[in-house]
Amino acid sequence: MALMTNSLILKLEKYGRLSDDEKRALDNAIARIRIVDADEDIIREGDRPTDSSLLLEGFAARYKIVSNGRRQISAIHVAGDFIDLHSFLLKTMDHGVLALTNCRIALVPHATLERITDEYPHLTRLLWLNTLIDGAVHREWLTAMGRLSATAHMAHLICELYLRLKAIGRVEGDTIQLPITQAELGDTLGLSTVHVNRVLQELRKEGLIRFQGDALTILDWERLKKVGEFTSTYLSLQNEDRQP
Amino acid sequence: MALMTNSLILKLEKYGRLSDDEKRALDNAIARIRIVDADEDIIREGDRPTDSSLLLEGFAARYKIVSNGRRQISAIHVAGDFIDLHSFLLKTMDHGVLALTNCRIALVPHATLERITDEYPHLTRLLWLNTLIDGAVHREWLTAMGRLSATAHMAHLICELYLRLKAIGRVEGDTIQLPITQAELGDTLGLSTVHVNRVLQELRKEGLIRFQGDALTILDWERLKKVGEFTSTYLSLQNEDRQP
DNA sequence: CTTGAGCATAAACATATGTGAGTGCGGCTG
DNA sequence: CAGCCGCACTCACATATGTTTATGCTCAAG
Repeated sequence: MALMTNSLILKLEKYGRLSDDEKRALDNAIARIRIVDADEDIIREGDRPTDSSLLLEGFAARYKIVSNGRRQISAIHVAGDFIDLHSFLLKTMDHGVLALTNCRIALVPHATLERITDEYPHLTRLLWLNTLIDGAVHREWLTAMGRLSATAHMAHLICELYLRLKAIGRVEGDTIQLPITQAELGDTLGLSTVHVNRVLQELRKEGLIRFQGDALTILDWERLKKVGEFTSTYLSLQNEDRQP
Repeated sequence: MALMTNSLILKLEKYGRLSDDEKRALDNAIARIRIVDADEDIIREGDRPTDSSLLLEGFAARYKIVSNGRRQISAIHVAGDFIDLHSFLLKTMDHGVLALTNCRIALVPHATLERITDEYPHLTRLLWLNTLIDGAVHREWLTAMGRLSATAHMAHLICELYLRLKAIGRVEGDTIQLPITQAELGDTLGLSTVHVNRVLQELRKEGLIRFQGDALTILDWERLKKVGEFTSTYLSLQNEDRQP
């Protein structure tokens, strides 16, 4: 089971140095591996999971369903993301998580997390920080949703996903694999699929991106950032002199 | 300084029992009290505060400014809320916090928080949980923003504020004091002030609320909830059998 | 090889919400 | 007491985005 938590450790080390002891604790925390097929739920709203899920491979989306079947995606997760660390303390899921692709998931029992918080205060702070960054992303999305045009919002999302995938080494040249449909993008941005299509056309016409199949290529990063009013600070990807 | 943290303790105790020792630790954590006048910034984007702010009295709003001066409010805080507990770990503020009214604030040094996380794992989990609930609120707002009509969104917000104020004993009859302008409501919901006005008219005409000056009265709770597609679970106000 | 499902795309039309400008009220402030 | 400022409120008009419906492509299944 050793080094299963590689991607998470990599991520946490951006925030602060991990001792060997802490790394071992994380690695031992994984109870088992779970595979979830594309389009299946990883967790459902109302569930009371006993483990938290660490996404090792694949893409996943947190979502809520509203009355008339409309859906809002509130987060998109990539490899290395702890997709429901909060369920450790929040207990009942107030939203579902969907596998956008086939996913490989490491399960960390809440009991183990509790032990970690009892024994490893520094590691606890890093895990906490991890959930705080989720919150920062939520705030950024809220701002983009409320105050940016649909086009700007899309550009913003693309910038974010690009940097997050880059941070885990999933960028080739200027291209990322983004296995997400236009309908799902619509649910993420709060738009209709028709309008998602319009907006993508526009970004293409402006020469900012190419998007064929799952391959999304950034053609003009600077202008894309400008259109999306994007600054990356909220992602906390640079190792500041933070030492939690 | 004793019992300054009353409102916070009250809130944390909804999530789990606090030992006397833990209560004392919290109370001793307050280094000093700060007064901020209405319409002043409590913290600005880019600040690197050395203390976290616990709102003892008043209303505050987290916000971000977008290019053309547009503003998005991502949270509204009331007495008992830890408005920037996350700055303890996130270090740099990625958004500002504005005093909507005169505010009384307790300052908790980050160094003290660090000591608490070293020595009080159970209390640490409660504080963490506190930030996780902020995250749950963000997700709910995102959903309301992306997938509800302006009217429903407004109804949703009113339901939430009503329950949160009720939880801290700030409801008289069916009336809450909501010292927030229509422009600020617009920045919260991502709407123009004109449309905020229209939407409020509609809720009034439907006999759901009365809103004169700062006094907001719920006239028909059940129908308001229905219009706003509101369920309160995400607020974690009921003491479930949670024992972090 | 055929079929059909899922998806991207398109056009015509509908509407929720934004914009700009203006009125009037109430409460500070000089 | 006058004057002004912030705020709620209105109207006419503009537009971004949603809705409905349809087409064609690609790919997997039979």
